[in-house]
Amino acid sequence: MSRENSSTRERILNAAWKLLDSNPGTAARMSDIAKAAGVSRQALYLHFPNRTELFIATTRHQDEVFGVQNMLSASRAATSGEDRLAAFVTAWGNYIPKIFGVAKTLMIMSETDADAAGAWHERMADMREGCAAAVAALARDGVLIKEQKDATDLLWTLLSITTWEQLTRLCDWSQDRYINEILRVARLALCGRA
Amino acid sequence: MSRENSSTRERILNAAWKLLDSNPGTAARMSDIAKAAGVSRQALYLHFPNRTELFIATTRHQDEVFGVQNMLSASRAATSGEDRLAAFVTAWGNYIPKIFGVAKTLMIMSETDADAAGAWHERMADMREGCAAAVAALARDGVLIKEQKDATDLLWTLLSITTWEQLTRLCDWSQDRYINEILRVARLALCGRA
DNA sequence: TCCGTTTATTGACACGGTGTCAATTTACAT
DNA sequence: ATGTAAATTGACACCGTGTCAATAAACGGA
Repeated sequence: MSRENSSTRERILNAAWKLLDSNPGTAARMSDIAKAAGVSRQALYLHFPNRTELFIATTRHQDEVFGVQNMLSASRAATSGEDRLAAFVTAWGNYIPKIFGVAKTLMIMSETDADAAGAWHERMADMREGCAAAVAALARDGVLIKEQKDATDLLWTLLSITTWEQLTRLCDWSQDRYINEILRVARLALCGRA
Repeated sequence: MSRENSSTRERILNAAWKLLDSNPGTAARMSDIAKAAGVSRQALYLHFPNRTELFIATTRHQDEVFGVQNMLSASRAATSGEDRLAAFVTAWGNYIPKIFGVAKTLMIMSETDADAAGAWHERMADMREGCAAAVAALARDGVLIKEQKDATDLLWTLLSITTWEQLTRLCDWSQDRYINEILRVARLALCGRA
């Protein structure tokens, strides 16, 4: 983790971010990113060992810029289980569109690239923690009607990035409708009532 | 199932099928498929214009072998809306594992390949028809608590291949648990009751 | 049986994209 | 002004797709 204040590195990360965002899934070529960053293709290899690591670094960069930690702590503040569920669904659901382009790229690459898979699964595991915490809070309140493991699996799947993509991109749901509906279904599935 | 006198074309399709099944998403190389089919790499291009079309042909081949039509007609036979929903979820849910390897490959390719995208979206649109029909049947019975469009979107998403993958592959759900749980959530989400 | 046609093989090649390398130039700190 | 780090340039190896031409094998019909 180099602490160098190289602006080139950031320009590369921002260029990659922009390109992946504008064309999710279709991994940009190194030469495209270089051009967008106003830098030579070889300069990319001065800062990142390979394309995969560049994209992984881009997601980390996003997390820093957006401050995922703050986002998570917000949902931790909720007292009741139901509030916590709502806070988590809202926070994560609204985070997805911000990271979608890069995340989807990583997701697709993770099918063929072990390093990408590692980074992607780590990210998904982190998100699962949030699901598990919300589920545990519901259980503490005595409103959970499923085993915690199953409930977590379900919530985790409901909140997956591809679910978000399907509903908002393919079905044209607004972000608000997505959040409300996922929350409604989650409450029904986990607590048996809305 | 396989005729020993199978034509070269079919041997290629079966080789592709097998390879994509054993390694979903990681699109096999043309040379791998050729080797598996016991044929030269160039022979593939005698039967299919390119890799994408070979994979598309492989999904069509699967649909023929499995007889998707029969599967769909089974759920059409149900009288009540709730029965129809159950029949459709069961039929499609049990079809997914049969086609998963090839389907996922096509899904991933469709991010970067327009032809693959066309075939994939067509397939998903077909499946959506089944969802829409089940939803319409529920509406006729007066048990649907959502707009038909929204209900269809939701059911379609619940039944997506990636949802199946997440629950059965990443969460280790059995096929039975998957079917039961998706059906339970679908009933809750669409009818408000299990 | 021979012949013509279709089908398959062989080996070569162009192309695009990643990753590596060496030589060189630019920028900058003191 | 000079030494070092950062960036550029141009070349190259490698891999996988798709194309091509020449050749070989399979097969059906008179």
